[in-house]
Amino acid sequence: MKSEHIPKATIERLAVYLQILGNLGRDGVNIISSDKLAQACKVNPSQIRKDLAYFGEFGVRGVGYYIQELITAIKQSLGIDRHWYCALVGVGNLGRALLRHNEFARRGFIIRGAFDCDQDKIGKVESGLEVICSKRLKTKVRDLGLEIGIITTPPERAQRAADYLVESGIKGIINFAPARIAVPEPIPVEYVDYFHQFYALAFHITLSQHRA
Amino acid sequence: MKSEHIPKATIERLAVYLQILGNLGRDGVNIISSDKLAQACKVNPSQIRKDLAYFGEFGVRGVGYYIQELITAIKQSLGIDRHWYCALVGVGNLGRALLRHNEFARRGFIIRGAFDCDQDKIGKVESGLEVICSKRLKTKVRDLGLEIGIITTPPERAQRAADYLVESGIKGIINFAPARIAVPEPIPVEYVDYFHQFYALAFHITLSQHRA
DNA sequence: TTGATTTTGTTACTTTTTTCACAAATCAGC
DNA sequence: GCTGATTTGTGAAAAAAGTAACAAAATCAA
Ligand SMILES: NC(=O)c1ccc[n+]([C@@H]2O[C@H](COP(=O)([O-])OP(=O)(O)OC[C@H]3O[C@@H](n4cnc5c(N)ncnc54)[C@H](O)[C@@H]3O)[C@@H](O)[C@H]2O)c1
Ligand SMILES: NC(=O)c1ccc[n+]([C@@H]2O[C@H](COP(=O)([O-])OP(=O)(O)OC[C@H]3O[C@@H](n4cnc5c(N)ncnc54)[C@H](O)[C@@H]3O)[C@@H](O)[C@H]2O)c1
Repeated sequence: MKSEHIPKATIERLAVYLQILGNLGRDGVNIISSDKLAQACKVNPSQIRKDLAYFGEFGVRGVGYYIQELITAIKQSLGIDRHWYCALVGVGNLGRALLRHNEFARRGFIIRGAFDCDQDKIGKVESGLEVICSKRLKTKVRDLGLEIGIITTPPERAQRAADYLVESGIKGIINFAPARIAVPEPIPVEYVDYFHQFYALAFHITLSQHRA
Repeated sequence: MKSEHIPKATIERLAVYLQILGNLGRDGVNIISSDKLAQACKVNPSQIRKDLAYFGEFGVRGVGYYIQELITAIKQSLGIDRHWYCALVGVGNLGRALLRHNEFARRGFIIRGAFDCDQDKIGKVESGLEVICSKRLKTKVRDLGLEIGIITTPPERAQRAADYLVESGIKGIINFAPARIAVPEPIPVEYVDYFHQFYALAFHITLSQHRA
């Protein structure tokens, strides 16, 4: 099919499929039908086939999907069949935790530059990376080939961090600070805030209690 | 309006509105129109009015919304105008980080029980909480009035942790482990995995590069 | 080789969500 | 207290997303 616009929800589901396929693969399963996968993901089987159809034909009729092939196909579709070099801005509690979290490298997101504006932090080494003055972002983004910016500053500094990143020629931003940021049109921004999930949970619990 | 079913997307947006209204409120703004708020959130103004209409009438025609009142109204709608006592299961790197993160209490999610199955960890004190054997979840959930379970075990243990929590009478679960869990029908589960956002970002960057 | 069986890919249909458009409400100025 | 300028709340229209249904492809038993 290979269509133009792809729903945001499809991208989210592809990430879920990937997670479940990974677990199945590790359990030694080789082939799965859209029906079985749908059960595991709690979605409609047509939904899975349609989501995949946006990117190509990955299954075998009458058989199903070869799990390893499908994983490869989804990774390719999402653009995670490669490494992404990242710049982390704001080496505080959260920043340090992320720098230490090996899962990033394992999944292909390699934090190759750590930046802060605090003189006390600049020059210190954290998880093998020297903390660099955020004023020097531009040179480093170019020299190290950084493409993704990770913002872990306090919320009131997030916009400034974003401005630095954009000016440096970064291609996309993940913002962990609980503040919206404004960036020029073509640069995508994703927000990470797990309180959203806590709110959603509180809402659902309250709702079901209200019904009872 | 006060309608029955509320879109998942609406709940997500309410969390965003709340964030932005909070920042505006701190900046000393008292009143805002759906148009202005929409600009700040990058959504359609009708969208905001409709989202709010699911829960009631909170604005004043010809004037706009009183920020403090609107914040209160949204918190009430989401069910976060109160405290929620939480059980954290799995006191490892992430678990400890969450226990130390004051923001939880500040937002009304109070982690009141920390559980682990590792004998070496049980009995130790972490952020003022004694780590308790997960076998004792049932008693503690009842005695401490815990309503939300937070899973921070390795992925292969997430299902077991979920089973314990469900059996203990927990009302909802937040799962930080990258694995889907199965729970009986009425219990809501929310998943936290920031790699989904990294995947989405990689996808969007790849897409825009492909177009260029 | 044929026919029965399975399961995909895709089109047609249904439902949900978003956007538009405007009457109803509010307020400031005269 | 009326007039004009705003801005909400909501029903109707449009767009998008999700589901169902089925032809096309693959496999396997006979
Ligand atoms: N700590 C957590 O567990 C946690 C969890 C979720 C979200 N967050 C969010 O992540 C952000 C960071 O939290 P934290 O606890 O690490 O805070 P922190 O104060 O420990 O760290 C912030 C760091 O950012 C640096 N900084 C400030 N302005 C900067 C700038 N313009 N350029 C570069 N660096 C700058 C500071 O020097 C500091 O080192 C906050 O927005 C917080 O709300 C934190
Ligand atoms: N470390 C991070 O920054 C990070 C970030 C995002 C997600 N995660 C996810 O969070 C989870 C925990 O990560 P971590 O780094 O803290 O791992 P960890 O190994 O440090 O901690 C896991 C803890 O869970 C306990 N545990 C195991 N089975 C249990 C059970 N059945 N009941 C109660 N406790 C049990 C273990 O004893 C251990 O203390 C993992 O699934 C990981 O993928 C971690």
